[in-house]
Amino acid sequence: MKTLKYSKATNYALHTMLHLALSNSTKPVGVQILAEQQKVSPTYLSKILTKLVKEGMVASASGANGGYSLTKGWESISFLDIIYAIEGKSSLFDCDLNHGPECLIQKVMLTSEEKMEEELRQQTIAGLIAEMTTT
Amino acid sequence: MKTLKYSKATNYALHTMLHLALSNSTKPVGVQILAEQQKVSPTYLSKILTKLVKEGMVASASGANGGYSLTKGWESISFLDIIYAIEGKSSLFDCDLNHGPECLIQKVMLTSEEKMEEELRQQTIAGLIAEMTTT
DNA sequence: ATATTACAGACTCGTAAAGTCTTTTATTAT
DNA sequence: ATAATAAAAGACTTTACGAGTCTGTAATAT
Repeated sequence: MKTLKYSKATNYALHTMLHLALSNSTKPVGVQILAEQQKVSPTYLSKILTKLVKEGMVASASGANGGYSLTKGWESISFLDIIYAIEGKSSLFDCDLNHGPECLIQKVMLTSEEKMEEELRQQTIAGLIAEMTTT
Repeated sequence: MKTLKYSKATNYALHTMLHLALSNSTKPVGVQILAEQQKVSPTYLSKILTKLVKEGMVASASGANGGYSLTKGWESISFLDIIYAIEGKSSLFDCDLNHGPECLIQKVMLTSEEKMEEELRQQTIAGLIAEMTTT
């Protein structure tokens, strides 16, 4: 089963965000460094990073001494934000069979999904770092 | 994005279980009837049903007047049980990059997933029917 | 014996993730 | 200016798996 699984890209994105947050972002970090840590090709990772840039949570700088850095307000970026940026915002479950106006099964599936999202909305990269440093 | 989505099979399974529960199961229901309702081929649906049989939540009877019916104790079958039967029990997220013994990202993802499962464990087909009849 | 119905397995098809390669664009250093 | 650096864009390949078909076999009632 490959469905009902986060893509690898999401994993890369989460780790990249954590890495950027940890490297106290006075200077941007090049994709080579980020890619090396996660053992993934720079070109592939750059495509993922571009998505994060377009969502406004990462800033990019071309040219020498360029690279990626977190944008202002990054402390409030949640896991859900990052996941949405990569996986999209669509629901895990759609009842295609259209039988009646409201499918009760759909409804149950949706509320369960919202429980997970609620948790992911509360978890932030910043919170993760706080947890790392206090222990 | 096709990942991070329930398979269609899960949708079929859930609706089939509901249908079986509604047809007060004195006699088993043939796969043709079940398939017709959901506009899916009988042969394909039978493969899904076989999985449910193997998990012990559905009984099957070959031959004339055969078909499928719910097993005893079906009232306690949860959404999660059905989902597990089709999608498998593996986690939505695995941090493949092995950096240190415990990945904090993995931990967050897992607990969020458990929130969803907790809800799906409480929701039953029987509960759904109760909701339908009381309104 | 025959009709009916579930089970099993091999098979096709389409699509999307995962990743590569090449080119272009933007920025800095010299 | 120009060369070097680094991100962005896009076409392309590969691979895997969901989704579904087809064929045949096993079991059971009439």
